[in-house]
Amino acid sequence: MDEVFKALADASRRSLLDRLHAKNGQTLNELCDGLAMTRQAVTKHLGVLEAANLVTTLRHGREKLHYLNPVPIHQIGERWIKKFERGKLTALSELKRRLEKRDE
Amino acid sequence: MDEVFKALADASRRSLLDRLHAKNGQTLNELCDGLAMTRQAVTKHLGVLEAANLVTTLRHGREKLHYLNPVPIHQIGERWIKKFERGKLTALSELKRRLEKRDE
DNA sequence: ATAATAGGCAACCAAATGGTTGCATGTCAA
DNA sequence: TTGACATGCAACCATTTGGTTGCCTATTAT
Repeated sequence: MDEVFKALADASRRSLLDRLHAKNGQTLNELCDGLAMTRQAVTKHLGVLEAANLVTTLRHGREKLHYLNPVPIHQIGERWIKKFERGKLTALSELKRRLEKRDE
Repeated sequence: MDEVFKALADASRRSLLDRLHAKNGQTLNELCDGLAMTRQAVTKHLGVLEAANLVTTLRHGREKLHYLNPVPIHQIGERWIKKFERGKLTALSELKRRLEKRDE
């Protein structure tokens, strides 16, 4: 799970995921299009995403097609985010109570 | 939102959030307890978490109490994770279709 | 008053990160 | 078969990151 969090930490990589979300199965060059980065930089980012299992690839001749794998993101939501969502309101109200208590 | 993702990218910081989740309102020294890090390193991590608005602090005399703020995490779930969860099954089945198509 | 406690600040360091350029390889089309 | 195209690989570079040590300040307790 650490790899997934680290992969998501970079804005360029998140935007690559966004692009794949909009259109799945793009080639490397397709994904480079319009980005202010060299192809090699994009390759590295896709490598990180692949290592985190957020992207799966499929060779088709000389092309490499990239597919979004949303499962790890889903798992982060399930295993991690939900845990912190639970306390959302209680934590804030507790803080509010303490802040008010300060003036006693 | 970028700051939140980056803050969550580090395992030590996530574990600090876990600790605050377990017991809210801890002091710096309390949070250092049992960690293989100097107090100053923990201070830095807490600084990153504070900058990302994931932790709110409250001075109480010479102590600094740290409170978890789950709102940014909730927002990531709402604004980002849910978007990718939607395509979870369809994306995989599409990939499966393509993989099978390969052998035609 | 003074010692102990809680935390803040700054300089420094090694390693990781995000990017580059240059060149090599594999595949398709004319 | 040969040139163009899609990608891979490696060396290199600057900046960021995660950590350290050393010292300073503020508050509390004796």
